[in-house]
Amino acid sequence: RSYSILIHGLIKAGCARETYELFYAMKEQGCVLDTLAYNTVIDGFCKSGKVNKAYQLLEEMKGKGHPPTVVTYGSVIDGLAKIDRLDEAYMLFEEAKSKGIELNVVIYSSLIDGFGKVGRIDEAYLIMEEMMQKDLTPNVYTWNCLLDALVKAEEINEALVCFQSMKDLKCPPNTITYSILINGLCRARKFSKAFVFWQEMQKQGLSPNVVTYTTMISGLAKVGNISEASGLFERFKASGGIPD
RNA sequence: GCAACAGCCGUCC
Repeated sequence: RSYSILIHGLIKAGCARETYELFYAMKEQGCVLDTLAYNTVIDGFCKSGKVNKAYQLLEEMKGKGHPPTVVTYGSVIDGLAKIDRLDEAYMLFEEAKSKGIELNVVIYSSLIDGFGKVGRIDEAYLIMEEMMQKDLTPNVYTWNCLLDALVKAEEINEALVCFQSMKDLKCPPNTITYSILINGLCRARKFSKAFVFWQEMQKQGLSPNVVTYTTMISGLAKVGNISEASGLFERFKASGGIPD
């Protein structure tokens, strides 16, 4: 247990190399590694591009009296999805389902994000439908993933329809939601509509952050609207922002 | 206790 805490601490401190060394050293000495230790190392592997190693550890857990949990599956599914290995991510998702693991909104959101980012919008929608059929409520992360997928596919109108659904289903948008939509509107050159959302978010009590500003500023600058872009930039600095 | 979301820039090709 205290080893798990140490492993967790090392990863958080950014000492990935040391963490794995400790992890393997402990294994060799016959230490019993608990689920948290496995999950921490597996997530570390996923985030450092070593998804195959992560997958190997997930397999190892099955034989060690610490079966992979929903978090273990979540890390590896997300790791695979982030490097576009969606079919494998989906297979793991099916495997977890077949083992009776209660899949949650995090797993569904990861998959929606992954399929969406590679333009497999139909599949992203199907996963969204499946989760709702299972009475899981999409949260703001889930909706943001779907909206971003539509924006990247240049389907801003569809994104706006989903934005309405999200509000109808009582999921409050956040600053990230608005940043995604503003990005989509800028990509579609609908700047005046982007400004409408810019205002709307503030009416909802949400402040644009550095990403929201950058989205709007670079959107304007890309089409040569330098004066509006620099005006916003000045406003950003005046509001106490630190530019990236 | 551990897993999921947005912009620009940089590195590589």
